[in-house]
Amino acid sequence: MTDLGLLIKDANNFEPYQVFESGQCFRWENDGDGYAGIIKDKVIKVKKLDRDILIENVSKEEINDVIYYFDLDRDYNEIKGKLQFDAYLREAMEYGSGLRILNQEPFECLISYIVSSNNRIPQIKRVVDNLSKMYGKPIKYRGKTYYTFPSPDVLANVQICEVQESRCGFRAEYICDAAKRVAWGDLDLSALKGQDYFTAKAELMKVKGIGEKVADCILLYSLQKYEAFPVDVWVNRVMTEIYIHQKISLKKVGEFARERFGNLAGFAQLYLFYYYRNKRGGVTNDGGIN
DNA sequence: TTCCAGGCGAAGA
DNA sequence: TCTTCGCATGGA
Repeated sequence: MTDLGLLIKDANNFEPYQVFESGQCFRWENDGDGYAGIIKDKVIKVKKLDRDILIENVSKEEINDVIYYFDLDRDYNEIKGKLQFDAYLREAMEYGSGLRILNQEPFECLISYIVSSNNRIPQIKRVVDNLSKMYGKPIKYRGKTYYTFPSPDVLANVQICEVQESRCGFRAEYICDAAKRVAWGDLDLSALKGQDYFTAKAELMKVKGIGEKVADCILLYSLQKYEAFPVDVWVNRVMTEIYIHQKISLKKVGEFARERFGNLAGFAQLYLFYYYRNKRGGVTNDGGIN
């Protein structure tokens, strides 16, 4: 902790560009001298300073929230060591060496991934941003206004047709349904954290708009279920090309991955997704275009 | 124009 | 259980 904020020295396993542009989160924004985002209703800024990372606007009381959000207590060298047995994954971990899995706020994560279905990342970001501007609380920071993600209570009291103004399309009814379930206590997100992976996943999949893939994303990016292995079009491509060599169902791809990577499957998924998508998708590793 | 996106639900086989 | 199809929206 310094006067400026939380300083992480020699942050080998934390590269802000990789973390925030990996497709796991949708609200962190690069404003030129770092990434700005919101943790627990407070604007936080993350800057890369040579080999160190500076996290600004954090008080002593909030330090544990920030450590939890960025998962700073986890030993990523140990995780990488355990996954070294896999040659392709070694390449992927080298390429995305600064990736980490965030602990996002579960409700925001749930709605964001409902929005993600059959959608593109820039459009997902736009919709999540629209929802925040429409129903979140404004926060001023250094002359700029940011918006918190709306609470379940607020979203539960909004009409479907109104939510559609966020440009979320057919997903509006899923968003409203999910918000009501959480607000009314039918779905207790904090309780899911104490349940095993399969039980928590089945609970999430009761919600309209949440299938295998979206449930895995919510479990992995907000509830610390690292057996989760979200299989989207990109992960399916890389798994088929590198490991499986034949067309099988997406569910079986996930089962294959859990068998191979065990309770580190979620970490493997993020490295594989980032490496394969950026290599094939024509995006470089530092924000540029090939 | 047509295709497709970090999929899902419903219907039919 | 598995396959097929429609779905709002917007960019290529």
